[in-house]
Amino acid sequence: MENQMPTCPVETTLLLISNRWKVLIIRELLTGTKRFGELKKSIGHISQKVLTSNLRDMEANGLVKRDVFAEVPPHVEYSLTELGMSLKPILDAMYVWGENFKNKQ
Amino acid sequence: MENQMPTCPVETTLLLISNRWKVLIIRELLTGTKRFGELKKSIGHISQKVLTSNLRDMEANGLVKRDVFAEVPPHVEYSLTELGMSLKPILDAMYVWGENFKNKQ
DNA sequence: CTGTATCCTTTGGGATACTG
DNA sequence: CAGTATCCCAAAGGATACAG
Repeated sequence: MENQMPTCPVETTLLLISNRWKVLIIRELLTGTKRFGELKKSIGHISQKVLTSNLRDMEANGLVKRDVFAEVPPHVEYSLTELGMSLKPILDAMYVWGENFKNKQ
Repeated sequence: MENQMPTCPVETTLLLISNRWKVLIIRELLTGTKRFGELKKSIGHISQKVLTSNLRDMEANGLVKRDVFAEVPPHVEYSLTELGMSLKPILDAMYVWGENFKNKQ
């Protein structure tokens, strides 16, 4: 889908966050800025490679900001841009629905 | 992700609708009951196999109802269950966000 | 600590042919 | 019309090793 023109706004949104990890990354960053290692730990079972590549995508799409501190050892902080934060209503709706679903199981 | 226990409601929701097609299928069914062929045509570029398998998943998860009419030629109607319809707020949020995103491009 | 590189496996999806 | 069956491909993801 990455190379296709979205035909509607829903598809536009899907293009940017519909994979296994991006929504979870956004959820973590909604609680505030996090270092790479913190992010990896808080998400849990994500691999380094996958976390990096998703962060790169999201940075390219303007959802995430990456700040590199010129230190040794390296120190990198990730945070949501305004655009990234504007995804919160979607996450909230997903949270509400997921909770309701679990109660019906 | 299909075999993993979701650790939070957001992940529960992701489990059920985070792929390339399910959200689009739901969007179509939110406008009302549709036959298999109508659904395929309105989504556009989806293959028969993929549409079928996604519908089967969604039926198993209680999002979609499948009604088979004993006719020749076959006649099958798909509609959202109440649970499926309850996803509407998520779709709405995705629509709003996608529109906003496009305006900023 | 925060990556990149490489290789491999799994999954989703596409194309085509065929069927009740 | 609404599928199923088969084969194939591409993309996502996992594991591991290595680097600045």
